[in-house]
Amino acid sequence: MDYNYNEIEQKWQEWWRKERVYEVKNESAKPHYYVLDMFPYPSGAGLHVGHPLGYIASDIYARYKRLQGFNVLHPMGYDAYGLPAEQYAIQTGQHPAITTEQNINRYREQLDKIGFSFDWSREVRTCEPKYYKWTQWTFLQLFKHYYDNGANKALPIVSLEECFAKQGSAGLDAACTEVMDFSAEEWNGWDEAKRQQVLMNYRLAYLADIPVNWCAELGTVLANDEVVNGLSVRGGYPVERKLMRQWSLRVSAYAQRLVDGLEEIDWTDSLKEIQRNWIGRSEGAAVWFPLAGNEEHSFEIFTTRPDTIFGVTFMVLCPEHELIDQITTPEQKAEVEAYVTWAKNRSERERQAEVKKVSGVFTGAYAINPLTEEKIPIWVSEYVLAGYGTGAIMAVPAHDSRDFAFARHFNLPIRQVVSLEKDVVSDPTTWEESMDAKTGYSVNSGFVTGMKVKEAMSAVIDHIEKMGIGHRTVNYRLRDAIFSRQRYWGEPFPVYYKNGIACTLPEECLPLELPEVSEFKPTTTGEPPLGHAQKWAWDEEKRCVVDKSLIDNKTVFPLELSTMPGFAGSSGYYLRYMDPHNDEAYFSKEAVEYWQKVDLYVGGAEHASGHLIYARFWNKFLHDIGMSVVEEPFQKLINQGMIQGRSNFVYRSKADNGLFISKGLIKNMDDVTAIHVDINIVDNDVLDIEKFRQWRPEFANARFELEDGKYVCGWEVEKMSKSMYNVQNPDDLVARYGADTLRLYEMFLGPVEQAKPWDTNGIEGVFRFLKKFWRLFDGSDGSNGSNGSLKILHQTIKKITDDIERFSFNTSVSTFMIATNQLTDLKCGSREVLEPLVVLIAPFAPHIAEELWHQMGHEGSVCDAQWPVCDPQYLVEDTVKYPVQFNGKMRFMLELPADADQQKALEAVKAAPESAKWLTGEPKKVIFVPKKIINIVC
RNA sequence: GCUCUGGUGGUGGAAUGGUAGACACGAGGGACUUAAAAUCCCUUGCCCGCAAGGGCGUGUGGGUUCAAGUCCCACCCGGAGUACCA
Repeated sequence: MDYNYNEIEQKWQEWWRKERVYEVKNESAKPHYYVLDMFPYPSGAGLHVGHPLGYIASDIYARYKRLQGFNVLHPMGYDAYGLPAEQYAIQTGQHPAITTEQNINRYREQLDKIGFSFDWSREVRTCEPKYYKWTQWTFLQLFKHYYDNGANKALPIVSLEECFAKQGSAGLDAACTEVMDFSAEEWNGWDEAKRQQVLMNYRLAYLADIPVNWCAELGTVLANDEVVNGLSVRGGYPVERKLMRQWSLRVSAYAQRLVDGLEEIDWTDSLKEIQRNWIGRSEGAAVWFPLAGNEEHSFEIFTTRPDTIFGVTFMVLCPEHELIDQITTPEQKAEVEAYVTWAKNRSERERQAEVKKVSGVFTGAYAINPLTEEKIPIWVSEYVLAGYGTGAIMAVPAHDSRDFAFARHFNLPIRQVVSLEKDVVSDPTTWEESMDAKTGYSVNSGFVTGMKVKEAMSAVIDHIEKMGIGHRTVNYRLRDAIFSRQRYWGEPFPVYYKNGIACTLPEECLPLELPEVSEFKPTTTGEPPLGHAQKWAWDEEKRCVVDKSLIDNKTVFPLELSTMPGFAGSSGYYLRYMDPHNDEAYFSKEAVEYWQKVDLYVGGAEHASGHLIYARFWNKFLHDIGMSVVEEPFQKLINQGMIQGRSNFVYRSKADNGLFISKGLIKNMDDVTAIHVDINIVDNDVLDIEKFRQWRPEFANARFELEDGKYVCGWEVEKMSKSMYNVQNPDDLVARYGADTLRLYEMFLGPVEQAKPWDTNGIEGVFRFLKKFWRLFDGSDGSNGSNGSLKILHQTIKKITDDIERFSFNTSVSTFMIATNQLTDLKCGSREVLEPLVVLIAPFAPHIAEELWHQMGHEGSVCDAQWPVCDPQYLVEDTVKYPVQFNGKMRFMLELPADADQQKALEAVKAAPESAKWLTGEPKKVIFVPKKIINIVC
C-alpha cells in the first residue's frame, strides 16, 4: 500500500479535533509540564517556513513529554494588536479588527495543516475585551503600587499615603522619578492635586514629562527597544527626542531583581548576556563636587572609577543640565547658549552618526576637587548623556578614552593616576590612547598611591563616605518603559482626567472597550486617533462610558486618548493560558498553583531586550502582589534560529539580452546580469526552463546556454522576502510532501538554535525516508523481534530519548533513518520492534504514527501511549575499549569483544613487551596510532 | 570599540578528549523498465599509486595530553547584540 500522506493527515487532523485529543485539564495525577511558543502577530503575509520551525520543535517536545506521562499544557494564541493592521486601516479604511480576524483565520488554517498538538480551547487573542480586561487590570495594579527598596518588593500606594501622613518622606526608600523631601505637616497641608502629583512620583505606572522617542511618521512614541540607530524598528522612520507627558512603567525599580533572576533560569549564556547588557548594571560612586567660589553649592556626578579622582582635570555637564544657566559666566554665556541650542536641536540620528566628532564648550565656571581641593574647569558637551547617571561627570582623560579625546581636542591637561607597574609613570602627552583597564596601581594619588586599582576604589569610596560627600552606588542603563502609544489599535487605558488629575476606572468596570472611531489617523489638532471617538468620556456617577459632548468636568470627564504598546498584551499571556476563560480573575489561584510557570519557552532571540524583559518584570510584579507563584516565568528558553531565504539567480548576457548563461559557463561575472528568479521554478538549483518562459512575458523567448543539458542557477542567502522571490510557503510543501515530511525536514535542516538558510534541496531524502518507514510496516506481524532487531530498537530508543532531551532534533531524524535502513535490511516485520518505533516517531511525524498505531489495532490515540524504555542489555557494544596503563600513564587502548575475558587480556598486555606480537588470542587487527599508542582489536 | 557566537568535504551538517566527515543532498556508475516515474545497489575529503598501500587533512600559529575538531593562549575571518552608559 502506498504512503498516501494527504489522506492520512487529513483523516487524523479531523479525528484529533473531534476527539479533543490535545485538550488538557488543570488537574491530573500526572506531573505537569508547560511548553509554550511565543505567540505570533498575525500578519497579512501568512506563515512562511521560518515561523513553524520553533513551533515544530516545541511540539515535538510537548508530545514527547506527554508520552512520558506528563500532563502537558501546550497552548497557542495571537498577539493581535499591532501597527501593520492599523497602517493598513489608515490606507484602506478597513477596520483593523476585520483584517486581524482574517489574518488569524489564515494563520490557523496554515497551522492546522502542520499537525500541531495545541490545545486550541485555551486560545487567547490580545485584542479581545475578555483578554485585555486583565491587561488593563494589571495596569491598574501597577498604578496602585510603588516599589519599596527596603522591602524589595511592590507595596500598595495606600500604605505610602499613610506613611506620608505620619512622617512625610522621612525614612522612605522607594523607587521614584525624583527624590522628594517633605514633612508630614507639609503632606497633610497639601490639596488633593498636589498629593496626587507627589504620589505619581512613586507609582509603578506613572505619568511624567519625559524625553521620549517620537516618531513623526508613525505619529507615536516608541520604547527604547523599538528604536535602532535613531530609526523606528517598524518602518525605519526617523525618531527624535522630545519631552512629552506619557505613561511609563517603572521597570528600572526591578533592575537588580531582573539581573539576579538570570542566575536561576536555564537560558543560553548569550541571551542572558544580552539582558545583562541591556540592564547595564555598573557599580561605582556618587560624588558631590562643590562649585568654586560658591562652595555651599555642589553637584553630583557618577563614576565607576572613584580611584581615579586624583586625575580629574575637568568636569563635563550634559547640555540639558539645569546647572548650566546658573554657573555660566557672562563672558561665556553667548557661546554656551549657542552650543546648548545647537545640541538640543540635533536629531538623535545626527548625533549618533557623529559620535566620534568632539564638541563642547567651556562654561567659565570651576568646581573644586573635594580630595585635592584643586580648581577644575566645568565644560558642557554632548558626549555626556542626560538620561544616565546624573548627567554630569568628572573627566579623567588619562583613563577614559572619551575624556581623553575631549582633552586632546580642547588641549586640556591629562594626568596619569594609574600605572601598570608600581611607581612608574610616563608622560601622558605622548600617549596615543588612554589607559582604561581597571588593572595596575595608583600613582600620584595621595593616600591611595601604591594601592592596586581595586583596593584604591574602595579606599576612595570609604574616604568620601566618611567626608560625607558621596557614597557607593549602582547605576543601571535600563530605563523605565514608555507605556503610551498615540495609536488606535491597542488596549485603551482605564484612565480619565479629572481637572488634570489622572484617575483610574473602578476595577469592576473593566474592560474599558476600545471605541469605534471615524478615522484611524491622528486628529487635525494632533490628538491620537481616539480623539475621533464620539463616545469617549467617563461618567463617574453612572460608572460608564458616555458621549464626550456630555463632558462637564463635574461628573463626566475625558478619557485617556493613548493606548498601550504591543508589549502590554504579551507580557502576561502565558499566565492567562492557565485559565483563559476566567471572568472573575486574571487566572485562578488553583490554576497558577498547578502550572506554576512555563517550563519550556521557545521563540526568537530578537525579543531578548523587549518582550523577555517586560514579561519578567510583569511576572515579578504579579508575584509581589501575590498573583503568580514564582518569580521567573520562563524556566528554560530555547531560541530558534532565524530561517533566511535562499535566493536563486539566472544570468542574462549583457551582450545578448535574450540569452541566459548557465552558471558554470560564465567566464566573467561582469559579462552578465544576475536576476532573481522565483525559487518555485527552480529545483536543486536547476531551472525549469518551460516554467521560466511562462513566468514573465519578457522571458517568453528566452534562449539558454546550457551545461550538460541543464540550466544551473546561482544562489545566495538573503532575507526571506517577496521582492527576492525566495519566500517558501509551508502550504505548498505540505501539499507536495505532507506535513510529516515538512516537520521532519525542518528539524533535519540543522540545530534548532542555529540560523540557517531555507533550502529544499534535501527534502526528497526525508520524504524517501518516510516512504521507507511506511513500507517497513507492510506485512508487519505478531512475531518476536530477533536479537539483532531488538538491538537496533533499543539503541534507537536510547539515542532518540537523549537527542530530545538536549533538543538535538536533527540528529534524531538521522537516527530514525539509520534504524529504518537497518530494519529494512533485516526484513523485520516484528510487532515487538515496530510498535515502540511508532511511539518514538510520534512526536516528529504524528500523522503517520497515528495511522500505523491504529493499523496495529489500537483504539486510542498514539498520544496516550507509553514512551518506550530502553533495555540496557541490548546496548552492549560489540567491542569495548579498555585503557591500559603503565607507570600510571595510559599506554594502550585495548579493543576487545564485549564478551572477552578482559582481565586475562589486560594481564597479557602487561606481561608482554611493547609490541603486538605477544598478544594472546590472535589479534585481528593491530592499529599503531601515533608512535607508542597501540589500538588492538581482538 | 565592547559582549556573545560560530569557522569541519561540492552542500546542509555528525562526532561524552579516543578510528573525523554519521545521516542527507548533490555528483558519478550500475540494476530493473519499451520508456519515464518509483525503487534498489556501488563509488564519492584531498594527494600519490594499476593495486596492495602510503601521505595530508576540522580558519592560522603555538601549548597541554599517550591521544585535540573538542581543552588552554594568541591571531585571522564571518554572524548576532550593543554602543559617547562615565
